[in-house]
Amino acid sequence: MNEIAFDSRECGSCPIRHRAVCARCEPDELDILNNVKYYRNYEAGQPVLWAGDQMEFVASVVKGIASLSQTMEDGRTQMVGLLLPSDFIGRPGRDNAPFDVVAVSDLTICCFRKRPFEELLTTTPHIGSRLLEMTLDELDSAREWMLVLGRKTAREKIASLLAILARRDASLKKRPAVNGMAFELPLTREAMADYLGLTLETVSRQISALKKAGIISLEGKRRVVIPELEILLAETGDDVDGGLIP
Amino acid sequence: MNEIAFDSRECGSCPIRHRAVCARCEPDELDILNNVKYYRNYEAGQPVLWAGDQMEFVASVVKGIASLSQTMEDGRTQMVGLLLPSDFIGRPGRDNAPFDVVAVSDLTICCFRKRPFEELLTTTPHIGSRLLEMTLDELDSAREWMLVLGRKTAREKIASLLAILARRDASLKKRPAVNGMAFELPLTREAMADYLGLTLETVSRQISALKKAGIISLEGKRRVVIPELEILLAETGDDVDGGLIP
DNA sequence: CGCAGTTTTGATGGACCTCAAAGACCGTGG
DNA sequence: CCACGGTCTTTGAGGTCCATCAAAACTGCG
Repeated sequence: MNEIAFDSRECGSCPIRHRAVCARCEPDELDILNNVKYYRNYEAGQPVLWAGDQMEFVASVVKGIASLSQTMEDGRTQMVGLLLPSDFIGRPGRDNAPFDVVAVSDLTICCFRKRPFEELLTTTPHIGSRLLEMTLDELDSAREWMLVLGRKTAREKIASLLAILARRDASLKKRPAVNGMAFELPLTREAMADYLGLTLETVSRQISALKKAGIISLEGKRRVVIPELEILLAETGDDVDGGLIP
Repeated sequence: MNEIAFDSRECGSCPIRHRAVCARCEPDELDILNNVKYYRNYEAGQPVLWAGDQMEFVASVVKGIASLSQTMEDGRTQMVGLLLPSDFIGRPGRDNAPFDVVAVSDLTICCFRKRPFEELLTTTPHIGSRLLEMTLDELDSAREWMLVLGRKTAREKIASLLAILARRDASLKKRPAVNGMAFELPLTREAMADYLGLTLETVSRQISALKKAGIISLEGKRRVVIPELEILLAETGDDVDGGLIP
């Protein structure tokens, strides 16, 4: 891993400044964070942490995607979270990682040494309150995903994943999700299968089926086009107007 | 619902005092909570909140069990959390409930009006830090459950649920989980199915199978006996020594 | 007893998994 | 330039686990 790219970045110009754990910090609080922060870079496929590892840092995803996953002895694995820019890695108050963290794409994270960060939590309320809010959001997302895993058909699972990625892509680019929109699909079939609780063959078949039905189309292998968003959403099985804040 | 039972309880004698959101409060902070708290009781089966409802309160489960669940238009439902004594209901900073909350057994909750509670969060750090810790724990549990939903077989799912209930029962009674232990099974087959992402018939069949294999036995319809804990745990598919803190 | 709710058991079918092989994509090196 | 291997993806054939539909057995209660 090269450790250079982001090293000289000022918090003020950080792309995730407005959404990350530091979002509510005052300038003086930011200065403190600045003193304990450092960047790390990982290539696609590299592990960041194994379950059980000592964690000497907590971190924010700055760029790229990481996965949080669990593996059983016989090799069955389940992804339990997708970490996108501004998402938080690690947990104050616990020393070892509960899950594997792997860089899905090339990845840059902004690390804080754990002890200083934990002290900041007790001294600067703005970090604690933002972290609580982010954790509550993560919990809601995890629970929504439980419905996908427990009750949806393979086709609905694929549609749900594409809908989520489409929404996140739109929100990252700060433009609304519209008909005809396109986005990069940053996951292999296997990673999608691990996220959805399916096999990679089933994922492939269902994507082919959605393509054949005209609900999506692919540009190259990694770019998805959604001609009519409503039609994709109908395939998710969800209430059309239900719940999620975009 | 009768609103009497717990009304005169002092926080000092509260059975969940040491584990709930108020666990770290100093006596003066507890006084403040005391002023905005009130108890509610529900009978088994009664709804506490519907998804989308305005929440005028947050609460702690004092006694009994509640479920957190989601239902699709066609009736498929997935339980996304089991709320046991000391667990927290609601989330500061959001006005409407994201999921249905239903009393599974007879239920008593300790409510705090939402606005005063949110103010306490900003003024007394002991509540915020405890809530953050509880939320992080909930998030870990939710993610562990995602492995169950996404990757485990029906038999492993049942064994996992029984193992969890056994552990929680042991920790509630403050004695270790041992061979020969017994506990109440507070869920109907249908509720178990909704938690596990199965049908009630499959749940029934797998319980019969575990019984036939001598891995569990039932006393009456609601009491489960576990002759050898190790053997049950082996059926969960998990690493025997893996992760969980009891 | 008789009824409603819950649980068990049986028979059947289908959605998804497993195993297998061929095809597409991409970088490397002759 | 094309051949070559590696990785990822697609497609096919067959089998299995669990859902579905159906009915009987059990439980508790007026």
